[in-house]
This record gives sequence, C-alpha cells and structure tokens, in this order.
Amino acid sequence: MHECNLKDPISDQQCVDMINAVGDSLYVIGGKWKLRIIIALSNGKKRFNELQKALNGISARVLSNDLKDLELNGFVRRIERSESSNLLVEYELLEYSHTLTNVIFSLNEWGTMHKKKIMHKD
Amino acid sequence: MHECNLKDPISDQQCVDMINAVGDSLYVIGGKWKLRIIIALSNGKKRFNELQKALNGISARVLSNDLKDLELNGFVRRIERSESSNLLVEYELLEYSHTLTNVIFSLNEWGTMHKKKIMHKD
DNA sequence: GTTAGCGCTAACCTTAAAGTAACTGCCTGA
DNA sequence: TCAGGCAGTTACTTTAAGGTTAGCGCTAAC
Repeated sequence: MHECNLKDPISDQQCVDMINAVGDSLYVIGGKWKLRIIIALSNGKKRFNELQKALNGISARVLSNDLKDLELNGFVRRIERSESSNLLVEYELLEYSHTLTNVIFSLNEWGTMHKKKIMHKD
Repeated sequence: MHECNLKDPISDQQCVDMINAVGDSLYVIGGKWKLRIIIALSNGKKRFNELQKALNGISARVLSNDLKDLELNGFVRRIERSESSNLLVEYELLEYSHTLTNVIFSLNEWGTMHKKKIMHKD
C-alpha cells in the first residue's frame, strides 16, 4: 500500500481517478455480505450451512446468490465431493481473494476504532 | 496498518470480530456516494454545486442527505459565509476523515488493479 | 415410514437507497 | 424586470438489495 495520506494535496485528475476506482471497487465487493463471506472463509473452507451459521443473519437466498457472484468473479470455488454417495459441498477461497487483504484489514481496523470511539462518547 | 494476510490462519473468534467490525464500517461509510464525497473534498473545500459537478451523477437530493449524514458523523463541516450579503456555503473535511485514509487508498488500489485485470481478460 | 439434515431454489414481499422533476428564497447582473 | 446561479427542499417514483416462506431431491438415522 502507498504511504499516502488524505491530507496530501492531489491533482484534480488524480481525484477523479480515485473516485472512479473506489466506485469500481464498491461495484464488485460492495453490498452487505460479500466481504463478510470472504472473511468467513478465510479460516478454512466451509459448507453452505456452516457459512450461514457463521454469518449470523444471512438468508439462504442471499448467501446462494452472493456465492455464485463471488465464484463468477474468481474469489471463491465451489467444491463438490460425493463421498459415500452423499452430497458434500464446500466453499473455498481462491488466490484472488488475497488481493483484498488490505481492503479487508483496513475496514476491520477502521470499524473497530470507530466503534470504540462511538461507545466512549456516551 | 497491520502486516496481516488473509492467508494467515485466524481463530474463530477473531474471524467473528472481523466480520462484525467490517459490518460496522459498511454501516457508516457504505453506500454509493459517502466515500466518494470525502474523496472529492480531499483536495480542498468545495461548494455544493462544485461537489455535484465533481461527483458526476449524484443528485442534489442524495448529495444533500449524504452531506448531512457525514456532518453528523464528524467527517465534514459545513461553513456558511455571508460575504457581501451573499450566501456562500462550503464543505470541508474534518480531521476524522483522515482516519479513512487506509480504507480509501486500499479501495482505490484494489479498484484500479481489478479494472486492469478485467480489461486484459477480453 | 416418518423425521431430520443438507444444499439449495422459486415465488413472493418489504425496505431502503437512489433517481427525477419541480419548485423555493435569495442574490446578481444584463 | 427578467433570466440565471446558488443551495438546497419536497413529493413522488424506480430500482435493487435483501428478507420470508415454502418446498424439492437426496440421504441417513430412528
């Protein structure tokens, strides 16, 4: 990550580029659940129902849709094993998810900091 | 920012904490325009109409609502000057916006990288 | 043979975010 | 005095994201 700061002056063009790039990010990984699904998979592959439990509140419909979307975009892989003639499906992170490390960790850090600040305000 | 990686193993509790913290972040700065408004203000204060032009596509209604929200959360300040008996309003970033530096820069970097990748795929 | 779990899907509904269009009050400059 | 800009607001509509409920095909356990 660059050693940049919002305080540093920036050209108008850089500013426009940044607005667009952030917009592109939000388009792909925005929404309530996408990043959370990726985080939930970061400590190992999980089955559909395990994921649903780990995410606490997501509906099967949304989880299913988002997983398909994440698969399409190369973040996640669906693995189907048919051991003992029984269906077993697992979801696993792909390499491309690791490119989101900085995004996820900065959002994690900021959310943690902000919550602390909000709570000490009262 | 921590030198962490999504590849590193993480405990279940850390994973839950992270899911929640990222959720908290998205709750405050999620949405289509909030971060973009902050970026647009990062190279100097702007007036309402200047902002609207800089953001290319935002409606006055949404800009007005989001600015109020950003003000409430301490990211932005509304300055009203009455020079020459003429109303002049400017919006300016507050210190607290600078805590978003890492978030914004990582989203900028990722969005740029991702777009490049998508475009070279075709 | 009924119940329960898994991995979904379909149909439907609700809500919230965002967009549209029109308009207001105030001022300035032609 | 009339057009036009600024800084919005209001009322209404659209869209899309997400939630709810029910159920399917399969298997295994009771």
